[in-house]
Amino acid sequence: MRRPLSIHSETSSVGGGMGATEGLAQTPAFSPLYQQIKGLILQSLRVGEWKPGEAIPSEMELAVRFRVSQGTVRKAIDELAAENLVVRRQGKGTFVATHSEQHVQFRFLKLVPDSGTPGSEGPAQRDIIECRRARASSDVARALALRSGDTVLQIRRVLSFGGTPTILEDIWLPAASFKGLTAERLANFQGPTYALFETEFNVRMVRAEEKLRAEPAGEGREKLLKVEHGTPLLSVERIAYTYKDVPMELRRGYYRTDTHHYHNTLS
Amino acid sequence: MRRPLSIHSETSSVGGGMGATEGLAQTPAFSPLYQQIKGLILQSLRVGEWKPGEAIPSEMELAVRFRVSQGTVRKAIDELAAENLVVRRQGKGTFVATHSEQHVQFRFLKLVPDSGTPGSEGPAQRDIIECRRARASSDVARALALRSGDTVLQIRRVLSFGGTPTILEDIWLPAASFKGLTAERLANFQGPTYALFETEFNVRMVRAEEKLRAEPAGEGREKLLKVEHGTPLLSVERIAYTYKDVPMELRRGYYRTDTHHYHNTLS
DNA sequence: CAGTGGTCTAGACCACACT
DNA sequence: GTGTGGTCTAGACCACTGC
Repeated sequence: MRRPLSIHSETSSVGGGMGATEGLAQTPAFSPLYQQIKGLILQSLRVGEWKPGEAIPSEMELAVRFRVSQGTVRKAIDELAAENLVVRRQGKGTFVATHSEQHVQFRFLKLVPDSGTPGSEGPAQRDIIECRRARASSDVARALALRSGDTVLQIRRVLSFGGTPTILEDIWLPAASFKGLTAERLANFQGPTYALFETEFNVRMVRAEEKLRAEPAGEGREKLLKVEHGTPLLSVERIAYTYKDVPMELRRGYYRTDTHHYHNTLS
Repeated sequence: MRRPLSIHSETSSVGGGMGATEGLAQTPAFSPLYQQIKGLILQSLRVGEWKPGEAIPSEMELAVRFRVSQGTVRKAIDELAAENLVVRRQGKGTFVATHSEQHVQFRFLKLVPDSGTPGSEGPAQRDIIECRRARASSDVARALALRSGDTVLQIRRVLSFGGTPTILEDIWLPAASFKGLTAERLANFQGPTYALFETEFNVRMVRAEEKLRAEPAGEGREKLLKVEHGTPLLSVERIAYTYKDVPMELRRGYYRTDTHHYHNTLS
């Protein structure tokens, strides 16, 4: 039972543009079937056919729907699971990944206490210093793929662990995607900020890039973190992306590293 | 053709202790066949049956040798490839990963120039400041799983990019595993330090953990990096591990981050 | 018990590299 | 052409979950 490079038409398929006809590349752009299936599942994730935390259809259902074997669907889901877009649970099903779950609470926060396990200090105290609308400066616009002058939400907050202010963060968000976000809602929400973004604004952060530097405390940051002027701080600039690799958040964090450190694994 | 949980005996099998008989855990410690195969391949990697850069036997050969299907071997190798222990090359074979290859030259160095691509500044200039035998202090001994007072090699070097000293590193190695390592050999060797460790000492670094902090330049480090006393530096403490999760290197690096930054991807 | 993901097999064919 | 890894299929059975 041979099959061409593009998969069968499928009623609930959205894009339809998959397969070998894309672009004018000299290479025939051969794409394995399971990659095409992965693309279709990704489409459904993007348009919200299944919400974060929900189960996606079983492998057999998807196999029937896409007219491929279960093994091919499995391989597609394998890759999505490896990218943390879905979570497999034996005997139960495959679920859309979410930032709301307890055991992956701080998936994107790599600052851990020098002694003790992450989270052993209890929940972080979050103080919203500022939350206002502003015009995107040129560098903020570039990072968020906006035009200079577009409206952005600018948030400043301090995270404290065990009563000690440890992280100062400035966050920029495209205002168009976060209508109605206020300091109150940020302060009152229980759980990770990215979980709030999921439930309230249908924005799912999936991947992020960080640039780290050592910088002296200054420009008022020393007061908010209660350190001496000039104290070295770990500067962490993050750009977070949604499913479609669209940048949706710029974050500049300043971490105190006298009692905590940024942990990273290389392999 | 059913099969018990443990795999067949195999002539060149080393450990032999795999399978369901390990320990007294209440859980029968079920281990999929492909995991057991992975363990056997790992054994062969550890004992050096195949050297870095060499091809391992084809999937079919391994399937015959271990008396399992090719698909099972494939899944075992899939995981080893995901952990960067081997590299697959279509049409050619599967090769033991090495630090000597050009395109993965700086797999463990996450410091990149602010503008331009990694390595665009040309090769780093390495100046060995010091290379001597010493007694392990208590914290060095703890990091390397040695006894306090055991002999270690202590190396201090400066890496410069485009003539600018950028990284100062102190490196500690268990002397027992690096007999004959001198400043000359370090200075004269072309290529990554971990490649030297592979070819000369049969030590392959496979994984590492890093702890990052912001610290003021001091204790003579400011002179070697040609920065003002107190300038914030990015402190990077690394413990590198070999195949068997044995710590084999402690490295304390101090990075200037005025023209470079530490890059990290979260997913 | 049925339904889900997880493992294992056997066989076919495709894409790629070398000769 | 031969040999390698890569894809795809179909079917069987195992392990876990929840009814």
